[in-house]
Order: sequence, then structure tokens, then C-alpha cells
Amino acid sequence: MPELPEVETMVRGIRPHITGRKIRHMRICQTACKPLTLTPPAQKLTALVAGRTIERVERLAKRVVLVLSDASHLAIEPRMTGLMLLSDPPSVQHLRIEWQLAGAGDYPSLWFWDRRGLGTVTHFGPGQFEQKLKLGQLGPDALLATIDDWQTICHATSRPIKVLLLDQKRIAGIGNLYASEILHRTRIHPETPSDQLTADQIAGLRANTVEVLEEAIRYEGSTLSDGTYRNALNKSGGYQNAHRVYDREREPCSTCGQGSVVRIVQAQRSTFFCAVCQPKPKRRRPKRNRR
DNA sequence: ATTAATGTTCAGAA
DNA sequence: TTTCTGAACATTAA
Repeated sequence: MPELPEVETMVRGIRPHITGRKIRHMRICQTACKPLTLTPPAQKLTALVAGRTIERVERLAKRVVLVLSDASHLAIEPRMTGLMLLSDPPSVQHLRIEWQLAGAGDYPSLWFWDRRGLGTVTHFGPGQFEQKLKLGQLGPDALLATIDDWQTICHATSRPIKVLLLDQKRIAGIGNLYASEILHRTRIHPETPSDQLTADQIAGLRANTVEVLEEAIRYEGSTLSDGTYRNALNKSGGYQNAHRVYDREREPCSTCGQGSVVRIVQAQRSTFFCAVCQPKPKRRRPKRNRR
């Protein structure tokens, strides 16, 4: 499930316990039938990582990044069901990778757990990270994007704003859950063509994106009904109780009290919104009305 | 047996 | 060139 707030929670959870510690061994667990996508493949990857010290732990969009002592980077992408854990995995058979840490510390190992196994782990040599991933693949981070960034992003396409919010190449970190929450709070209909948004709406979008994501981080992320998402110590998040529209189809809108939450499908993903709070945009007046 | 699920990517068509 | 669709990856629960 992890979107930006869940990945940020993972990073904050593991950072104090693994920063400055040396990776004695990176072990690919044999319990899972199908292996994760590892780049480079397992043998080469484990050799590159062994013996390195973890200098820093950072979040890049929806990835956890370990910065290693040789200036290389290890990027872990949890995708749908991946978790970074220090202890207490929800199940043993879905443990995929163990980083055994040297020296004294509260936890002997860092783990990657992934039920569906869609996650990826990618190693970047010194200098490759910025070039190949940071600059090449991702738009500005959703917590850092300026109004100018947002203006440029929205003006560049006629795609529906909900679909644009999910495009990591344009704006990085927002996923399906938070896209619905952000648009509801900004009172924008999810099918609005992005290039028809007014300057005020775009400013609101930026402000509410930061507000929703920071609030979700304070709650340590959203654990949905399937219970998959957990923090580094296998504790649930709390933000699911604060969702105003996501997964609340047919419930009355908590904001206006008038409408009820409806579900539509955009780009094969569920979108939740309130038709009263988020009315369909009026069609643009054609220019022929000028005299 | 069928469907949907927080993410990403690719091929192919309009 | 842009946009959209469907499928794929693999697993589980309703």
C-alpha cells in the first residue's frame, strides 16, 4: 500500500536503529516461491552491499533509500505490500530479504517483508542514483513542490487531475488513496481536465497535498481493511480512521452532510469523491462570445 | 469461481 | 505526439 506517508513512516522507524551500522550480510530468503525483482541479480547485489556501512536513510518518493559508505545507493520500492521491519514480521513465509547488521544495536537485522512480492530492490553505483533515478524518473516530491511546479505540471496536460496526481514522473509520492483525499479537501472534481484548473485551485491543491500528507505522517500512515501496512515494529497506522472519502462509498459526506461518497473508476483505479463538495466543472466558455 | 486490492510498466490502439 | 486501455507481475480475502 505504501504511498509517501507510509514510506516516510518506515524511514523514520528504521533510521535511528540502522544509521552508522555495517551490513555484515545481505541474505535473500528462500521461503518465497518467486523472487523479487533485484537489480543487479541476487549474487552480484549481495556482493556489492556486504561490508558497507549505512551512512544515511532517506525517502525518495515511495522508495526507501540506504546511502552506503562507498557512495552507492540501495533503493527499496515496496510497491503494493512491501514493508521494512526491524522485528516481529506479520508472517515468516513472506520475509524476502534480511540485512544482518554488525555491531551493537537494538535490532540485529533489517528485513524486507512483501506478501505479494511485487517490490523491487535496486543498487545504484556512485553517481548513478541522481542521474538514473532522482532526475530521470521522478517529478518533484509532493511535499516540496512549489506553486510554480504545480502550475507547470497542471498546465501541461488535459488528462483528468486524479490521473495526473498518480503520475510519478510529474509529481512524486501521491498514490490512489491520498489522491482522492487531496481532491476532496480541495473541492475539485476528479475528472476535471488538469489544464482547466484555476490558479486558486492549483494553489489549494498544493496546500492540501502538504496538509493531507503531513497529517497522515503524524498518524503513521493508513492501514486499510486488509491490515497489510505496518510500521517498522509491526504496528498499524491510524490515518484510515481520518479518511473522508477513500473506501467510504455510500457513506454520507462528513464535510457537507448533503451528499454521499460515490466511487468511479479512472485509469482502472477506484476514485472516491462527494458530488456535492466536488461539483463537475462548468464547461469553458468558447471564445466566440468575445465581441 | 470471480473480483478487487494501496504500485508500476509495457504494448497497442485511437 | 498524446491519451487511453488492457494486461502483466503474485497473493490473498471476500
